[in-house]
Amino acid sequence: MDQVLEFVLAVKAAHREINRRFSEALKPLGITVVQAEAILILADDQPLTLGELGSRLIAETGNPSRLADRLQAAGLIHRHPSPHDRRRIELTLTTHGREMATRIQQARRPLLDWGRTLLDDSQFAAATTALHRVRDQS
Amino acid sequence: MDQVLEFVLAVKAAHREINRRFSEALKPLGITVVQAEAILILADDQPLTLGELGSRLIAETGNPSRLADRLQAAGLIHRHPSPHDRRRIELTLTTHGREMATRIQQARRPLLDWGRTLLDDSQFAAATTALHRVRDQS
DNA sequence: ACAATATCTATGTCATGTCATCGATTCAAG
DNA sequence: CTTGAATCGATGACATGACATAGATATTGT
Repeated sequence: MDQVLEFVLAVKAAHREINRRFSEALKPLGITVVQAEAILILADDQPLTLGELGSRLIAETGNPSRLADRLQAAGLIHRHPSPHDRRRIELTLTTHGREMATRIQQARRPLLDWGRTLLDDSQFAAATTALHRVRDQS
Repeated sequence: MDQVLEFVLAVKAAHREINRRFSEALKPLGITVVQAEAILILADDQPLTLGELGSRLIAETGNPSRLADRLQAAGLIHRHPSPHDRRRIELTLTTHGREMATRIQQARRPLLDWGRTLLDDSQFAAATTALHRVRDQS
């Protein structure tokens, strides 16, 4: 088969498998993969507006307004209008959200350890570089 | 950052970029990336039941019943109950569907050529192998 | 200051992707 | 042959992912 096509299908298959594993690991926490990503991003850099969070999340072309709805409904984040620009909504983690960030990191640690057994350093570096090449030639 | 995590994010980003490009190339045909995949799979192997099509598509854990709904509504496939097992539904391409398969291959050719400029053979081979490693260690 | 433009969030629509379940049909144990 | 288990497709529910657009608010040009 065409080499490029094979690569494309491999990317898709790997993405699916990764999501499946992370989703399974997060199931006890009652959150999705994307929700976990958002929590960790906020844990690292607070506050963020919806637009800023959207650009840090890999996906999401528009703004993650509905994602924020669910995080707020789950009591994980606060939403405040920015005092300087009332168009913006600033997101911060609640106490529950900060605890969740810790639990997420614990839940995903076994997965990262598992990943480390799959490839050695140079293989990871080569694959990551190749994947970035696809992303950057936009 | 953690090497595994970086790889995971790179897979996600590459997948998104690939989908974006293919989706754009297919827009003139009025179909989605997944629909195009299904058409090409059927063009290569007909007839297929819903379950068989689902297992050939990378994603889709259940059966692609709703995907088939849309392909049928677009006049691209036929749905026939199997004469030997009336639980099964056999899918075949319509004339329109076969024409669409040709147009899909034409539309994606420039993308595959573009892909070939990104990496050389050994880089593709290494990256694809690494990605398969993730998929297969299920 | 005013008007045109740009930015930001919210929301509607559509198509997956995943999980669960239902009904119909087939298969298998006895 | 009959009953229970397994298989298959359809469908409901929920959360993205992508695109479009509306409303509110800021910014810019004059």
